[in-house]
Amino acid sequence: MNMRIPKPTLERLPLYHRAVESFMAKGREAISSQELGREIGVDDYQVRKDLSWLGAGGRPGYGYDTSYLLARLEEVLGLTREHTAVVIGAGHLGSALSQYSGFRRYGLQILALFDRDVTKVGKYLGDIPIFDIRELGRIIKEQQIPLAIITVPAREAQRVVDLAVEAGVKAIWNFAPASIQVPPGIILRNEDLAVGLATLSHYIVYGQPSD
Amino acid sequence: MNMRIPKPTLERLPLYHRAVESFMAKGREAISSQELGREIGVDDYQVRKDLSWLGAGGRPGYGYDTSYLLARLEEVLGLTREHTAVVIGAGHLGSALSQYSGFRRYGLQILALFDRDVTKVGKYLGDIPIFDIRELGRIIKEQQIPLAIITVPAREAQRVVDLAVEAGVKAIWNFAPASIQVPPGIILRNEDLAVGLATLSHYIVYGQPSD
DNA sequence: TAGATTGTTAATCGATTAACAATC
DNA sequence: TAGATTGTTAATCGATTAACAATC
Repeated sequence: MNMRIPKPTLERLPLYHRAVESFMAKGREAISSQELGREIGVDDYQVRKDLSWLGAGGRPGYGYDTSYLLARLEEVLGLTREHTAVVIGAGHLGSALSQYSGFRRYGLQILALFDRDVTKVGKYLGDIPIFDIRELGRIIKEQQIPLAIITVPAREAQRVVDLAVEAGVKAIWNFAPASIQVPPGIILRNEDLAVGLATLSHYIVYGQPSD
Repeated sequence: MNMRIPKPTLERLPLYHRAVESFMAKGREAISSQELGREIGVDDYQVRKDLSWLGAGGRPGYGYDTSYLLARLEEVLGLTREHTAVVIGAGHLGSALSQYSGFRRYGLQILALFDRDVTKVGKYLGDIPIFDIRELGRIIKEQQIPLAIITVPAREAQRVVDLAVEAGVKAIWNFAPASIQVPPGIILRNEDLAVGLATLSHYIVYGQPSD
């Protein structure tokens, strides 16, 4: 229980979180591994194995207490804390992500957008101000922002990542279709639409594994 | 070489594809597993193992012929064919994805947007028409569209997925933060921002594996 | 209590890593 | 040829699946 949570498990935790939220909303006080598994599409032993990493406090013959389980999930996922972020690149995708209400629900606050297009600079998107990309370093440093979301074109991605890292962000969430390098210790997550599209395309053409 | 390509390998293929494209653009005729690996951040033996699934035609002492490798990657990824798709949900994210130029580069053509908001219906986003969600079944059937991209709110996701599946799509690319069920044989890929955000949040709070 | 369901241990599966003989 | 680099086999690692004793 005190070892590092395996990555595949960690990526399922948000799904459990959502499922538990919805069971709670229905007034359920307890939930079994089987029900939870059915909801997110994994087997019951997978659920128990995953939740055992959290010390989720399941009781034999009863299941998991929904409110305790939810609290554990939120703690482990870091959702009990507020995080701030900036979005670099105020194009279609950057704008859409900045407005995405789901982020607020997970405690993420987008403080600023950056773009190099001077016609955008100075404006607001909702209540998020758009700054010149040259202000990036200063603002990240001043506000000690830990996360930069990258939505610039591929050819500019590495450059703005370097600026963000240099200014002290801890993590990069990259939506640009580009392979990015970061120094050791910096967290990098690629959300690469090309990967999704290409794998779907492969399955559409050749059929999927279980066929 | 004739077995099913492992999923982790398949998800790296688009990255190889991009890297090979960029080496070709620089005029390189051959590329070694080591160079390719450095570019996308994996080891050389991983690259050779992955490419061995394709019959990539590497030559000892020389490397891989860039144009042949690119052709093999495009074939396996299904990028040599055009695919059509619809986007269901014309909100911020749906609009951004519809406009995303990267899709065209991968042979994906978005034929229509759907929304239930009648003030949007009948308008165009770029050259993509917005239809009433009630037209969904008819249009998917008539044009035999294989892919539906889901960008509606979570609570409506399952319903529109069911409509799309019923109309005959082969694959669902789900951007809604919801656990979706599809019948066997239908390809489902979840592009769940909550998963990305929650795992980043965990790493920001607790540090990442290699720390 | 009896039935239900957990947490954990063991077995299996599959991917990554390493090593090297084959060969351009 | 000699050096470089592949494809493949074997070893390792880690996650999933299965089974069950423990226990609420």
